[in-house]
Amino acid sequence: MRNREKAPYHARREAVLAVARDLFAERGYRATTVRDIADASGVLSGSLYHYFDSKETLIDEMLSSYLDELTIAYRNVVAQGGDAPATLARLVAAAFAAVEKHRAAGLVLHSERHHLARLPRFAHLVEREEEIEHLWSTVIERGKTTGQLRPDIDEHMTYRFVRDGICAAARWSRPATGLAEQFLSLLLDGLRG
Amino acid sequence: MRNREKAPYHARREAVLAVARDLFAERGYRATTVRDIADASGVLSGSLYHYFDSKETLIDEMLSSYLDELTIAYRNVVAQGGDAPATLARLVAAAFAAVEKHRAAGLVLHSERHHLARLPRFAHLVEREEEIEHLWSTVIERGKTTGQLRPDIDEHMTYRFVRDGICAAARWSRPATGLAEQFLSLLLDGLRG
Amino acid sequence: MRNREKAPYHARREAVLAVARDLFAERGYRATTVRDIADASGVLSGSLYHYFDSKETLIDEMLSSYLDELTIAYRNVVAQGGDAPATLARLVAAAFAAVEKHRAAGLVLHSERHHLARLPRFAHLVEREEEIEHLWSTVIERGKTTGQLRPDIDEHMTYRFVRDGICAAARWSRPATGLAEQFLSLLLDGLRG
Amino acid sequence: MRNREKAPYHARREAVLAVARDLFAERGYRATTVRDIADASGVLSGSLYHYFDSKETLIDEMLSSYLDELTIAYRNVVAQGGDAPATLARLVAAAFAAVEKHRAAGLVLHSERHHLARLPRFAHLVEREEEIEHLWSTVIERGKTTGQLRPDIDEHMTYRFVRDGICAAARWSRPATGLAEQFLSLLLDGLRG
DNA sequence: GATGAATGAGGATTCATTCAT
DNA sequence: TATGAATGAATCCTCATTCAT
Repeated sequence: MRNREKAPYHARREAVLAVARDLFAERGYRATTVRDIADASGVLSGSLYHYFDSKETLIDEMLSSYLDELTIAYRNVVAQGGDAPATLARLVAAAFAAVEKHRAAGLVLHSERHHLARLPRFAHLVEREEEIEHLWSTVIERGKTTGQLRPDIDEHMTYRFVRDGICAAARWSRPATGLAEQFLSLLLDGLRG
Repeated sequence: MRNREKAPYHARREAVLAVARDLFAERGYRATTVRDIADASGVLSGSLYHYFDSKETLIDEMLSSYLDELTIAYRNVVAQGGDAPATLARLVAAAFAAVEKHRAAGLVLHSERHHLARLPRFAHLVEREEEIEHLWSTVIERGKTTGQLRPDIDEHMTYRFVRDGICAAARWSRPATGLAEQFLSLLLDGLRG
Repeated sequence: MRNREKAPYHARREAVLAVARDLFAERGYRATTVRDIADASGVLSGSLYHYFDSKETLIDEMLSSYLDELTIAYRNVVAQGGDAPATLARLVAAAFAAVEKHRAAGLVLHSERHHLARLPRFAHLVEREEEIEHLWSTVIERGKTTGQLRPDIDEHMTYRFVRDGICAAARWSRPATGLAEQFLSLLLDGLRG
Repeated sequence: MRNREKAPYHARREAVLAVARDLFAERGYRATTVRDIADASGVLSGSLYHYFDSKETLIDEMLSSYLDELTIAYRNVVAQGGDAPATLARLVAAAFAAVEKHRAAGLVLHSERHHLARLPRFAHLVEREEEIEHLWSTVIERGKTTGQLRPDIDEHMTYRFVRDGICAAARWSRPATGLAEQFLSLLLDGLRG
């Protein structure tokens, strides 16, 4: 095994990233200092720089892997075919699955999106989110064309509504509460009894 | 006129607050420096402290007046009576109206809520939001009881879904696009065609 | 007088710059910390940033004003006309005069030139030095053409030889030792008896 | 062979030193990190400390061997006898030869001299340079006594002028351009045609 | 010998706030 | 009231060096 020696490095790196993730989610990215992360990781602040170039790298990596996974999951859903409502159902399920796994990333993205989007360094996040929005919009548009979805509701509003709803849900959800199903049902059929 | 001297003071104060509002909305609370606000207001940074104790006072005042107005509006809606769907319709309308008027406050609250909620200084904001959430939940619960709203959907999820959806909408909405109506229709009747 | 209020600011600024100048000359640019400068100026380190954007601004301003003065002086010398040896004599005199007045700048430029030239931020210094070198080279070339200066000696070597010689002289010279005259004589007529 | 084991050690040590030399010359001593040297040498940063106690040892060794060689060469020149102009000619030749061989050391000494001279650790470099300066001064003084060199030019100024001129030349010289001869000619006979 | 993770003091810089004028 | 210079703690980051493996 060639990773006999690399494993500890990788494990430490992941451990630090996990600590950062939690602190960012809990206190916010900017309110978390590099020293906070180091302290909580049991290393000195200088040592963090063995693993990460900068504080920005930490959040970037955390958000990128979330968006990576999300994008892949969404593409798979779309590639699977099916009509718009069914696709939408699977998109919502994928979204909840991703946000449950990357809870911290979802929360951080939710509250830092606006700020990060202003920094050139994070332009790629914006691009990725645009791709995702485009993907959802296309599905909804298709549903409007076939008459399975209502034509009078803007697809971009719907997507952002969903995106933020899911992120917000992540803040207080506990797994296995059937949240995704409730959410989907609300989205498709509305609140009316 | 007794306000011959107080008026300029008050006008200046409001002007500064308005500038801060916009900057906070545009760049975020923490990314905006006191000096930025002073510069954009045409006063010196030291002078701000004649009007406001601290930077926190600025955001507090801005968020408080937003939440004040929102709470009053919601209370009025509820006091007006009517069944749950109708009440909900008026709540959504009130929410959109408030967020359109206090756009910056809506945005800032959206992205700073989690951070501010951790500070004792802003505990009262949390209380106010809890009151608001309670108010919405009660309306939805009543709808569930009468059978006009679906019993299988959690009222807290629904509320937060709505709250965040509206805030997010504020970021890109332009007035008079019928957003509130679309949103309400989506909420009550769902996306299905 | 409109500068009744600006004067103190300007005076302080100049005082800080003078302190930085001396410390840079004495210990080198990089070995001098911002705190060193602040301490020696009797202010706190944060206060320096009222006057200067950055440590780089400090050295930039100091070197720029030296090169400004040098360039102007050299241009005047050349504009005055005269044959090459006479022009060279006046160039040497101007160089010594400038380096005596901007002793610290001469020393710092001498030892930091190579390092600073690598930073994009200081590209303009390189350009200015190139103009100066071009100016000297042209004079020497002219002398070679008229036969008043030896044709077998490279003008660029000569210029750099002179430039560094003068800077080095600045480190140990005391005013009014006739250094410039000696230097010029050595340059034109050589060491041979 | 007893050096079967020592040779690699020595070879490695020299290789690291050579890399450090080049990096110091290219970016400057302080701007070069120990890790830069390790990376460029193909070893890990910790491994450097098997060969060198510290970063200072690296520069010390590099400058010392340059000054060693220079001192020996100069002593030989002086020991050879001959009149002052001839001795000076051989000194200049020796200087150019040394600086061509130890180009990096020449450059580094040129720009770090002032800084290093302040550190007790490098006091011995100062002493060595003083010996060298003394040696040159003596030769020039002798020439003044015999009338072969001009009596009106300070020998210390001349020496430093030469020292810095040669170092500066090293930065842009390419071998075999007859630079040494030009330089010597300029020094002895001046620029006048 | 070699590794490379860990150290920790120290660097430049930021910024909300204060206060003498 | 208004100024704006001054504060000083806090931030992110660097880097020569050490040491257990």
